[in-house]
Amino acid sequence: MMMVRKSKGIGERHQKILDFIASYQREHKHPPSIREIGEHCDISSTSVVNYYLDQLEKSGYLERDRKISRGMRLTGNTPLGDMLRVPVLGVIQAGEPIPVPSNADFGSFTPEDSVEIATSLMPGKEKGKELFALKVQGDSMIDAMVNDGDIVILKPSQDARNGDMVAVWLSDRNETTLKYFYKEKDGFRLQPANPTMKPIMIKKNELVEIKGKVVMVIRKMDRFN
Amino acid sequence: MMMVRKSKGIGERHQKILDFIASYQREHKHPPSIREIGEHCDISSTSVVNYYLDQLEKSGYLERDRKISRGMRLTGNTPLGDMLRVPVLGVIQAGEPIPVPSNADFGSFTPEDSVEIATSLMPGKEKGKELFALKVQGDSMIDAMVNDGDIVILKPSQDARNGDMVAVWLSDRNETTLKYFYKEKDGFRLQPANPTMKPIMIKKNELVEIKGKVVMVIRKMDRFN
DNA sequence: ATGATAATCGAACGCCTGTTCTGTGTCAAG
DNA sequence: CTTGACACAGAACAGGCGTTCGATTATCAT
Repeated sequence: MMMVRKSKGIGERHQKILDFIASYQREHKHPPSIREIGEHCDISSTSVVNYYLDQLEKSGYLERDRKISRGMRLTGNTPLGDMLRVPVLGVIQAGEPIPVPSNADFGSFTPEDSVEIATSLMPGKEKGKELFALKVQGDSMIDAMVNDGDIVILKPSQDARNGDMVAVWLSDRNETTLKYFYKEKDGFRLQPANPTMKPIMIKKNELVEIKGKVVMVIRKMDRFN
Repeated sequence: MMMVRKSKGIGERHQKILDFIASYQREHKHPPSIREIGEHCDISSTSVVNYYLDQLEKSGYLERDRKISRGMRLTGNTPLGDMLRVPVLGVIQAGEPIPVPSNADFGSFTPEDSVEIATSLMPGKEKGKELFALKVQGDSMIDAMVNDGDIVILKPSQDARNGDMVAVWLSDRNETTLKYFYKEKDGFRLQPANPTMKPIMIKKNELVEIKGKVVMVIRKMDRFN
């Protein structure tokens, strides 16, 4: 006698059915039918498959939707959340202007020039719209605690609030930088992330172009990158 | 006359059908039936729905699987890749030993104490097995270019190769640190990521425990974090 | 005005699919 | 030995569903 009872958990037959449903779903992107389960689990009768699926449902291993065919879903793990794709527009480096997105950049980028990010990693209320990524080239961003090779995720913006980290092109100095933005009495201050380093003070009449706010930084420890 | 012809692309009816399939799939986690499409797109005949689905298939907007009911899938975007969930075991800070995973940590963690990461962000050949995450607390890791609040993703390890960034507990000094590891003649060197800072030289007889290799660092610019 | 094509429609049909029913075999408990 | 529970089986059935068919209407080009 084989049963899904309190003392033993599920039996061999139950486990085989669960394994088959999981592998079928991975391969076909939809669940199997009761007949397909029977064929692959050596069960010749659809009512026995139904008998086992009912037990697995009662024990919490799967959910059934009786309104549609193939209406079953494994519940073993909580499902992963959503993910989004952000275009990588190029590199950000000290002496070059910052690439910013045009409208075309959001409609036509491919997996090859983008990064995928779980939406659960998005800070606060950020919904992922209009984001773009830049790859850091050179050591000039270390005062922003950003390394050569890091990926910075930005939201396009031409202004900032105190405390935002911004990507700024200083055309008078022919320089790009990543720094925390604070308003001051007669201009504003660009504060390095590294507290041991000095800020840049910008007067109101100096040419400065904020290109975006930094939303996230990703560093891959790929030694051969 | 409304048609899916070269000059015009798809018509209003086609677009409405595509939009319905997309929203139905998001909500129900499986595609609609032909009758459901008809009901929501003001098409009273299943053969007209079939007529439009055939056209959308020929134009590359969707794929149909004629062997099963509801056998349709939108092809508009390349599908996103896989994602994995990494348990966050606690915090890493200067004067405390480093949390490391036990076997139980990989079987039972929940979405609340984990982070989701696209597998495409994994460096090199890393498959995501056995990874764990720690949240950085305090400014003591800035020499590793890692900020308070950053999330470091690690792979458990008790040894390292030259160039690896490691999480090390120095029990003689009662100190945790993140640094690049290099072997030296009579011990090894722990090199800060920030090139302006000095390394720690460790003699062979000093107590040092490598707990893991850093695989990735994630920084969210959540100002209210 | 005419012919061709596209769009639309309802009905009927067949297949896929899950449910229900009845029955049999095995086992443990009384 | 009897009884009840569990596991298993086949058959029949009903419903969901997509396909096919024949027909009508609308639109367009000639």
